[in-house]
Amino acid sequence: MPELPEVETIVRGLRRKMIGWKFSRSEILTAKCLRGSRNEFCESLSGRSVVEFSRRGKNIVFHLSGGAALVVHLRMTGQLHLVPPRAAPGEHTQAIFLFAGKREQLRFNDTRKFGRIWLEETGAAGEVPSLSRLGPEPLEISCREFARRVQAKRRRIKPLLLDQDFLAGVGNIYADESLHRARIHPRRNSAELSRAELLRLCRALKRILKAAIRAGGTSVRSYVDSAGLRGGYQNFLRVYQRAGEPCRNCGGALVRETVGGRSTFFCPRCQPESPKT
DNA sequence: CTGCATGTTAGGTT
DNA sequence: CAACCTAACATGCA
Repeated sequence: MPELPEVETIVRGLRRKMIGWKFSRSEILTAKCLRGSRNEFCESLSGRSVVEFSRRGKNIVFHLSGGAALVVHLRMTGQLHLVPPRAAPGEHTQAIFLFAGKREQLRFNDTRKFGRIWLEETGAAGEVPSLSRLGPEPLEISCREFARRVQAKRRRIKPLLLDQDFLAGVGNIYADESLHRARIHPRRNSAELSRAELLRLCRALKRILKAAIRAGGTSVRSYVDSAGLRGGYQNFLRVYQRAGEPCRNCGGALVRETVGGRSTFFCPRCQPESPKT
């Protein structure tokens, strides 16, 4: 659900409105959405201002005054919404944040309650310690470095792309879409991909992520941005959730199989398991 | 009713 | 150790 492009869209929406806002009171309706104690969290957050926003993988980072960061991971169904003061409280609202001198509230909604929010001290350059194990950002890494990293592993390529410690921000949708555009079977061994295939994959990934950001993300189920708007990239998907439908490249039937425990959509003709060399 | 879906982690096996 | 698998989490939906 929220993967890199969706999280980036949310971060941009928050950044446009909330720089300089000072946290006042917070209402934590579901304690389990927090890492750490509710009191400690609320006390430490109150009085801090938002200095800037960033995104790291699928994590939303509010950089705060006093060398701290508020980090939000939406997992599958989490949403951050900026709402007018009297908006009806949603059934799935887990936390409400109020700001000094502002009428709008920030709400964290999450039907499945897997999303997490936490506060931590940042390093001298604003680094967030708990996010240090994440792999590189796909839009920042060079294709040369990407290829080197992929070839250094001996894993099936799709689960490798989903591994956040290997590469940060790619989820099920964009992994499938990228592999299809690069014409690579999701079970291919990463160490056995050719230079040409690695280059195709890297370029496909970057191109698709950028296009999805431009479209405001993909809304297949519940995703909406901080203003409650749906994305548009679902209209450009070529394989995700299209099992049985014709491949837009070759006309053959797309299939769904499980790879690394995740449903995976691909074209058996365009993405052969054993490509001719 | 049954089973599936998503992201991540924990724990166990090969 | 690397790679891989499964269960767990909570809920809605087909």
